[in-house]
Amino acid sequence: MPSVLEELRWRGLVALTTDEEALAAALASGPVTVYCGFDPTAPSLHFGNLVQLIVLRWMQRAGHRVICLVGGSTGLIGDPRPTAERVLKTREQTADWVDRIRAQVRPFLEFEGENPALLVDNLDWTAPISALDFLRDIGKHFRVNAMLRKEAVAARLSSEEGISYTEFSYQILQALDFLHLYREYGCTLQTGGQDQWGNLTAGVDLIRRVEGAGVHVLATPLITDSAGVKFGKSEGNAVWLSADMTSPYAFYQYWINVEDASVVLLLKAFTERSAEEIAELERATVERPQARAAQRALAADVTALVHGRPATDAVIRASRALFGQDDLAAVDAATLRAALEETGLHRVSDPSPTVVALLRESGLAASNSEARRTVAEGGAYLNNRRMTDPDEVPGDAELLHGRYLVVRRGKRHVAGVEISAG
RNA sequence: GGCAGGUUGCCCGAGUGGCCAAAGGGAGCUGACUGUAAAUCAGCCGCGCAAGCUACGGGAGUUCGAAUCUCUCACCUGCCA
Repeated sequence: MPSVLEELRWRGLVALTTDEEALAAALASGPVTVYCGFDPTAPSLHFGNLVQLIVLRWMQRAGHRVICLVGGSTGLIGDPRPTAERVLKTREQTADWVDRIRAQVRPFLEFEGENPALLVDNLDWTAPISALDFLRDIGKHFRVNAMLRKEAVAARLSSEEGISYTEFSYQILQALDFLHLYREYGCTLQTGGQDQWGNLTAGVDLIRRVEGAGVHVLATPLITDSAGVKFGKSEGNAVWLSADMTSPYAFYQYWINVEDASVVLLLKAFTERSAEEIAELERATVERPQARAAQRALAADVTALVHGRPATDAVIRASRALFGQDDLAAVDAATLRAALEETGLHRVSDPSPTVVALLRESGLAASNSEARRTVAEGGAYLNNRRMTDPDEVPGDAELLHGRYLVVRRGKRHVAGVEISAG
């Protein structure tokens, strides 16, 4: 059986670590306590956080003790982005987001049983510290020169925008978390994204200084497509794990549409399929690319992980109905309705809407201008029929089962409209 | 507190009185090819059917006319105190 480190490595989830030999030895010699932090920068976790959750799953499965930290305090400060200063969130909003994220994390890890994961909030140990205590007891351990060398800080210092003292201090808070968890739970490993390397290692340095102990960091790589662009953006929006923010249908479609050149990489990182299965899917992609077997497997697995099996089955059925070869008129009413509800079913009370109105009402075009443009470009379809007149009104005979229309923009944007006269 | 520079469309960035709904690039959308892929090529890319309207950090002015000039407020950067 391969070690967790080997498992994570072949899956492409290890970018760099502190002293790899020592880390491998520690992981081999018995259960290690590992933590990863999630800051509440939004009401939901997103694609990037998924990578971290998956790493924690592998860790827990290998028998290690997992601590999932939600950043109630670090979220109030904000880690420095290389580009620009963050806008401070209110305490109320941050607290609300902390609650949501706590709930969201639960299905990914085992919180019961023999080796339960632990869920902690760094606000609990950070809030009671006074400014004077902070400066005297903690600040003394940090050298400004070292802090300035962190990549995120350096980038901001050399930018027009500069950096506030608030964000500059972020790394201290994160280091303090690691120290606290080390003392409280014997935590000796922190995981996180590679872009967090500076913040991750700040804790290693602090623990060495005050406790004289060597602890570890494992950073995951930034996952990018063949053009070097980060994954996790769809239509310019983030891919969220919350069903309210990215519907399970949209989530599934995101993975289905992944380029061939990246699908193997993603299967390794985001699914639990074996090397043999993935090799098989890779072969299938080369031999019968139009079948999209690898993308289907990827989309099904990841959607099931995030949204559960029933939601995934519904979404697969919907995709099959809408993108299948069958004549839409042949799809039975219940199936069609269910499919359209997945894509978003919009009620239209106007009994005779124009093509432009339908594109708008279905959310496929943001404005009338955009809708007209789409028609002019030849990208507007009603029930798979290309529409050429923006002002055309579909006749009653076109309504599927007397009331549904499948509106499509381009090859892959589909939405449903239900005409509810009266 | 003083002085200097900056704030342009989703992002970067040009534009210093009319020819500016604003160059160029990126992102994005659509078409062709194909496979709900990539690459390539082409078109599009504020709102409006249109007339026109709204927009270049906020506000007030000058002018026939302002993204461009003046005043003022806010924020950012740098230098000086």
